[in-house]
Amino acid sequence: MTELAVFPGPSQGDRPPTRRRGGLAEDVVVHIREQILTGALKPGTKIDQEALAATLDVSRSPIREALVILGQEGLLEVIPRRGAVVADLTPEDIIDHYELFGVVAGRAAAIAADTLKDDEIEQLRAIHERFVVGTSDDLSALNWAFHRIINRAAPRRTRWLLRLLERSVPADYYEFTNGWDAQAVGHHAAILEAIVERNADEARRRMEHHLHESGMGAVAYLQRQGFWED
Amino acid sequence: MTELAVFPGPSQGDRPPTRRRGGLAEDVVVHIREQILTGALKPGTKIDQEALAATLDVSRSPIREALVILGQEGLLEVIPRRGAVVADLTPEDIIDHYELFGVVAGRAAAIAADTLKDDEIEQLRAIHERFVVGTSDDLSALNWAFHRIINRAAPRRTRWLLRLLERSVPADYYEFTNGWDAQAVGHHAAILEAIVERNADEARRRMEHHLHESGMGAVAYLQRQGFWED
DNA sequence: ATTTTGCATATTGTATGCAAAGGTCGTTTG
DNA sequence: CAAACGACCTTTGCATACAATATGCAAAAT
Repeated sequence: MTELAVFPGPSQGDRPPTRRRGGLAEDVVVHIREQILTGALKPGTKIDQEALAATLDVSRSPIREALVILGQEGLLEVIPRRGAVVADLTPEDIIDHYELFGVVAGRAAAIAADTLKDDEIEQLRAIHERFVVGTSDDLSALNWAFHRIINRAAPRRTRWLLRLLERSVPADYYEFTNGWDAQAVGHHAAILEAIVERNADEARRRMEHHLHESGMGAVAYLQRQGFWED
Repeated sequence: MTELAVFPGPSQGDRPPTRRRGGLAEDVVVHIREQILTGALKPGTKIDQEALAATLDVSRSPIREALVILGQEGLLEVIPRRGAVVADLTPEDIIDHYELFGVVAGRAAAIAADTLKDDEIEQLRAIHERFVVGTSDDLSALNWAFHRIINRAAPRRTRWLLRLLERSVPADYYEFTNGWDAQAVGHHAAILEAIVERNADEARRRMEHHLHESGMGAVAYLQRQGFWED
């Protein structure tokens, strides 16, 4: 588990095949992020650069780069001259994060309802159909594809923020556990319907609701996993 | 300490007497950000690490750290093994950015309307009064104080995102030019009123409107400054 | 006994060295 | 003559060395 090259890591799929893989720092980011979001690294824990460098068998350069990135994402609190510690991640933080995700994704959904071409809506429906059936394909990929079509309707800066919000959350770890997918099917259906009807306001509300519920699910999942034990 | 500077390279002797808070990287970030937001660095321009290091008289380490940060903020496009180039910043990007700012700040305003204590609202009113008069104090500071009271009502993650959105925008350069402050007085009055009336929905709408108009003002200002010339 | 001061150690921040990938430009070849 | 190839040069990314600051601990002073 300490080997960088081996672990696949969630969500590396949004990189166009034309672009090459980033350097070591990216691997370190993925590694630390997973450690934090799975609860292996508890809030308040100090990150020892040298120790981490030794563990991952890289120098401190990519380590420091990774700490900066995770600091920007808010997962680490970086204090100058004093090092980086794992940031608090309370249930309130998770809920809040998903609410933010909601208002931004809601904006994207509203724009999608106004601007998506008919054939794009048709693609959306096709993906949703496969999501409903839900066995043949990878649910995670279909979920991602559904949101991707909607988000692509939003302008650049909004897409940038959505990617940012997507990364720093334990989505990949809790989704598709329990009955989340069943709930998601209903939400997606409602969102799709609003988009088909070109009802931007309703699309926004339903997307916000979808993300709100996802946040509740995430908190419940983390609670079950003992994320906040000790 | 006064050794002969035989070798060219970063000088370590002429540090400003002011104590360094964040390290050199932060200074570099501020510098590059200003260059971009004032139009001195045009989109597509490649950042030469060595040249910049020589210009700012630091090594490439803090330069690289700064590039990572600005890449996360979306002001630079960092391509692995190929360096960093100044990201596009079209009028649409600016508008979009302020719309995002709007939905997040709107969320904060809605929460503020629900949760601010009466004495905090009183503080808000007092600051607004001074903002209306507008001569004795620094308008920028009063504007900041006004929004700060509102934003402090929001949970941690929302405040984090607001800070992030605040940084990567040319707000400081265009605000309080022309008639922006007069318009802002009206907006603030409306927002304050909604908060006093504990009308969360109206507070959100008015904050969104405020930021929307600010975005239009920013674009107009940048246009006047010739930001998109050539 | 508690607090303070000074030194030793640990850890971060910055600079520099070095190998490899990317870009350039002239040459060759179809 | 255009396209492809390759040797050379530039720039990046990672590693390591050095410097600055923080931290811990022990001894001394109150």
